[in-house]
Amino acid sequence: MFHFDPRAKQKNPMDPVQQALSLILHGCRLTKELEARLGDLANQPETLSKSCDDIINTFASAKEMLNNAHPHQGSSQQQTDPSLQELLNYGVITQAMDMIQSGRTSISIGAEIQAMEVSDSAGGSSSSSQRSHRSSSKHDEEKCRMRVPAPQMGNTDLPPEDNYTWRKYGQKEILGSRYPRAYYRCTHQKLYNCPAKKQVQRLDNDFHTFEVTYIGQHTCHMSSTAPSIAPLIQDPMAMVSQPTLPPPTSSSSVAPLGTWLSMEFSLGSGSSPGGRGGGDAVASAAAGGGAASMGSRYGREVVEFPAVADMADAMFNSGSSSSNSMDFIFPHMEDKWEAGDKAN
DNA sequence: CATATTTGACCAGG
DNA sequence: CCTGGTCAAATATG
Repeated sequence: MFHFDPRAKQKNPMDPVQQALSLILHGCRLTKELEARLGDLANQPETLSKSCDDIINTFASAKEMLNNAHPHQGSSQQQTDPSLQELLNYGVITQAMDMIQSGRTSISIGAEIQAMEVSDSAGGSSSSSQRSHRSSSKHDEEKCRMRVPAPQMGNTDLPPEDNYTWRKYGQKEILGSRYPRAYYRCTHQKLYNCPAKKQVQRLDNDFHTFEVTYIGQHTCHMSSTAPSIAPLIQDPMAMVSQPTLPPPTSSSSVAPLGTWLSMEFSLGSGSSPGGRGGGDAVASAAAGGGAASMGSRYGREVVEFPAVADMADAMFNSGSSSSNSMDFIFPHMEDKWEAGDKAN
């Protein structure tokens, strides 16, 4: 659904509105991160609290920015303060920019995206042949492109940690590019049938900047506790969050979210008989808690999870009208949130 | 010993 | 046929 200019560079200053949008997107991102860890953090009130603060601050800043934004002033560059600038350098933001600049500049970002379908109608493609024959068209995969500054830390040139663990499964020289592209997939692919993947590649001109492309969403990290988290998405916020984490069948307002929860591995397709769907046959029948057995290849069943974006939203609408300055210099929480716990 | 990365081969789409 | 994406054996790492 997303197409971005293959070699789009974001080099023009963005106006406050766009910045605000970026912030909002980032806030959504944070929210999702929090969501991802809810299970693990259940017993860490402080951490939870802090995460909430980060989210609140982010959104609050965005809001403030919107309030202060003048209808039109694209001319000069941003009069943003350093902290924000720093924030903007963060990959997530860059991603947001990319998306914004790639077309939809309006707030209705999510509107178009809701058209996306899971298209998991893997159908009985069982008898199909060899490997890489993903049931899906591989075209409907939603991609999120973003730029992330290379870690200047002494560390190697590995792109900074997002909150997921990735396993590299390939690398390739790309025509016309100086640097190879690395292919990663979620480490928990097996356990959770997580289809998330990402590609990392350096910019041709900027050795110190990575371009990370996220493909698919994480279905791992489901909290052990009841999949009964009643979602109530129905606000612009939630919509905005979509570009980053476009839910399968979600419609902007009322989606059968409940469906996501029930991790229904409802793939009618019988696994390809003997056809060895291509090495990745996973066969990890009962993953974690007696998960359903899906004899098929990895990426088709969508085990979704409700977005928590609404939480943040709620927090917003409820109280804070205008909060402090933008001191939300959120820490790079690249901690060790490790989702290493398999037993969900 | 288990798990992650490397790397050439394989495959499908354009 | 070329190219990008993936697999999987070999290798590295703990």
